Amino acid sequence: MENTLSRRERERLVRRQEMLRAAKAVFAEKGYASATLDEIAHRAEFGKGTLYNYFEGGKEDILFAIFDELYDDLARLTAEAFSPETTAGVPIREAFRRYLESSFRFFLERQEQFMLLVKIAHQMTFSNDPAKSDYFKNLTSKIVTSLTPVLEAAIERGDLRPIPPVAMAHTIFGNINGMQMHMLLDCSETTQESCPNSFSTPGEAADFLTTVLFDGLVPRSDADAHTHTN
Amino acid sequence: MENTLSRRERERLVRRQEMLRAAKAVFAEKGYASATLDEIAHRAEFGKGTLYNYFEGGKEDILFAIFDELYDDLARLTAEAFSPETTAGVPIREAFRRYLESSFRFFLERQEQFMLLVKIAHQMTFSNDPAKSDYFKNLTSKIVTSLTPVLEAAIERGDLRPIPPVAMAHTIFGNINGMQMHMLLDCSETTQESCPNSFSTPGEAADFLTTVLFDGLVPRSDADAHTHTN
DNA sequence: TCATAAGTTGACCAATCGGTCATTTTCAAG
DNA sequence: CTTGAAAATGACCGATTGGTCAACTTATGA
Repeated sequence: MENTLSRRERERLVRRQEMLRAAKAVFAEKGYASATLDEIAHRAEFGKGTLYNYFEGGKEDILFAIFDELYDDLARLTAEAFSPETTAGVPIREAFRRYLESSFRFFLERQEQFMLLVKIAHQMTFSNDPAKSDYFKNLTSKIVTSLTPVLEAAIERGDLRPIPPVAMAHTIFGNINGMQMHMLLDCSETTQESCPNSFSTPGEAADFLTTVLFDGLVPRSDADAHTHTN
Repeated sequence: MENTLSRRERERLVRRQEMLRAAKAVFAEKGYASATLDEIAHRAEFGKGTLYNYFEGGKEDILFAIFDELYDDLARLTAEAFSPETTAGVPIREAFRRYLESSFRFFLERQEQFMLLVKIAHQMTFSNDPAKSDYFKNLTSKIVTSLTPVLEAAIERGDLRPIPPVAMAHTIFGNINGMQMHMLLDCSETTQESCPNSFSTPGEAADFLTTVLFDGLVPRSDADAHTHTN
């Protein structure tokens, strides 16, 4: 065998991915409520019952698997962007710019899934199931946690203003999220072919947000940098 | 009687409005697919059957009534913004700025309904019912038609570059739509309290879009203005 | 007061759909 | 080839819900 998984296990993963692929397409087209398990199963070329061998919790389990995969990929992207080998000899500002650019690129690739997430999360705020709201809190917490140590180290080095890393992470992700919504909705539903009054590429968006974040987050003098003894 | 409607007719309109009010709330909270007629009827304090006295086509009829009202109000806003008494002695650029500002204000007031529209329209593009796609085409056509004569007159006067008014109207509404999406989604779902990297007021957004549109649409020299003999 | 019309209602029906499970199929091992 | 476990399947069930309608209430006006 070429890796640690048996053929059975590998095939299971492939089939599971095939089901997720079909589910993403149907959810994107119909929305969660109007998507049917029959259509998902049909597109994945399986019987409906087979879905339950791979997603015990049924429809909702499939949805959450999509969100889990999305956030796992995003957390991995963050970890790689700030890994020692990636950032060796790179200034913090440039490392951030690259990270933001790859985040925006990732977001564009996964537009439909983020749209789904926004809509579902919005509806969950109206429902009173604590398990659901906890789930969504954990999603964002997963990402914030992946960024916090990076910020902490940068603050320690004096590269960033000494404010609580978690608050800083939330601010950063809030801004990323806002920019992503800009880029996503500006170009998707309008009748015109181009987006003259918006950032059209991940690179432009990253440049802009880097400027905004660092003008506000970077210490203005060396005196500030010495107060990192919190 | 104080107007041309009988008391019966007036009461009918009031009840209908009450039903629409409830429906807007439920659609905004649950989304179209998950909203139930029972809940709408309950919130409007009517029996479910009564809804069918006011909306013969049932659930879908209620949805389309909401969209119709939205676009009627928007068309009225456009007509008033460019009526002779409003624009008397006002330069075209300023008239446009005011119009854009009131559009953005209107959009902010009706956020949920525009969100609903975006989502439903998106889903309709996947369905193959020509009646539905025609309906949505007519909505935008209604608005474009309300703006076209204004543009035509301005072109005739040489105030605007002589390009086809319908194309110009589409460009303008595309830009408005894009900006509206910016403002809507930037501030609603993020975890932060303010929107530092966006236009936060209708006035700011109007200023920006006025500049963008007029830098591109206004003739650059008097020679251009003389070519309005298309 | 009574008759007619207008308006309201919620029990009911039919269709849809998430979820279940007994049956069938697949396939690796012996 | 046999066997048994794993996997796949779709008919079926129950719950939900959009839509219907016969019964009922209210308003009108002679």
